[in-house]
Amino acid sequence: MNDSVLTPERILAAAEDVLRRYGPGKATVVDVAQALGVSHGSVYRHFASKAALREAVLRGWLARSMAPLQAIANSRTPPPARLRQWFTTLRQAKRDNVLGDPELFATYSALAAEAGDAIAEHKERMQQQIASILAAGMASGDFRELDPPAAARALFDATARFHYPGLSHLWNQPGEDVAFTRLLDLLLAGLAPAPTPPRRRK
Amino acid sequence: MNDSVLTPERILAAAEDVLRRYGPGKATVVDVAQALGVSHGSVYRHFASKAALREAVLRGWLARSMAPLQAIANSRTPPPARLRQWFTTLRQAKRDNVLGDPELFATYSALAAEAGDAIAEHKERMQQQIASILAAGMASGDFRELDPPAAARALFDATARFHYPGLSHLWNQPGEDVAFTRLLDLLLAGLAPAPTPPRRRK
DNA sequence: CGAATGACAAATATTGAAATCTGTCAGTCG
DNA sequence: CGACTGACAGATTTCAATATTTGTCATTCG
Repeated sequence: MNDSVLTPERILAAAEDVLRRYGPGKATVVDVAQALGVSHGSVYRHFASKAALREAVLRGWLARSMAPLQAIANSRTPPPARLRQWFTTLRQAKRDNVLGDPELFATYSALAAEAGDAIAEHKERMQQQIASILAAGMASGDFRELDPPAAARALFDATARFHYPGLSHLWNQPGEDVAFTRLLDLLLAGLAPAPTPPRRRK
Repeated sequence: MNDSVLTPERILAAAEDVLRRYGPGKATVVDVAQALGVSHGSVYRHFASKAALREAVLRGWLARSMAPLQAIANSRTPPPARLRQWFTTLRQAKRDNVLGDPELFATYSALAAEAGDAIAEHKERMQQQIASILAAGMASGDFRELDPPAAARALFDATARFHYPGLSHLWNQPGEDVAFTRLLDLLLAGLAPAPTPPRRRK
């Protein structure tokens, strides 16, 4: 088990494994050290605290889960469809995690609840992706004039019901899919160019 | 303390008091009985279980908290402004509860987490109020054609971030007010009549 | 010499025995 | 007679003793 030198990467991998196996409540840094065949004092050489180690694991997971969304944000699908696809994928990914491996999901939810900054930064990056889609849509005339970061935040907030992990207990109810689709319809309607509703001008 | 006969109402009042005083974790039905000067066996004569008693207390609270919203829903303010006022009031009421008496709010959140039906019914009534405002707006031409119950659900979901108690930890952050206003702007834009954006007709 | 160890204090978690609580019901009391 | 009691069994909670874990650091090892 103790092949090469002890690196942060190897510790991270072991920590992930231990967390997966024992869950967030039982995983100790002694367990991690044991899995690596070293003393627990050694892991403190690379991570300042147990909290730091856990946060690092979380960051890795968040980065990996972000990749498919980034790809969609960068695609050349027409912006309205791209935005829809982005949110649908976000929701589906979360949903698959909860339904597919509830324990692992609970583990990452627990880590997320501890680590403040990592989550805030992750949300920030997500909203930047949304904002880039909005900017593309404004350029193409598919969306009305708006402040991309502010609108991105509004969209992210509006869909929280369907992607915020703390609300995952609502995701199994019947009619959840149509409700989500209807919400996206409403939001996209709100983004469409408005040709001056009541009186017409020019 | 034991004036008149023992009625469900008196028990309910005592239970509310005990819950307020001891919190959801410590309040026992023995405490409630004691506050009324009767044996705890007597309260089981009026409520089938501790859970039923707690749910009854919750129902009372929900009914009371609903009144001001009902008044707004019934008012004759122009539908878009009325809708905005309804959601703003909803959010503000929740906010005041959290900031004003966090312990009491936590108590009711705990009760809400236990009682399934009461909450589902409450949400249903809330959405009916929204739907009635939407129907009024369609009649007055302020809103486009839509399915009021479905759109009400979408609006309720979209604003969950700002009124779902489980997310109350987010309500103190700076910029929360503007974010909420922007979300309402976006949603109201999505409800506005759309005069066929690209090509004009009629 | 630098990486790793392991003994240690303080903080945190686990355990299980004792206490309390829920829900029932035969019996009392007015 | 019917509202109320209180003793009771089983479930749940509390609490304090015990064990584990975190984080440090003087010492060892290669």
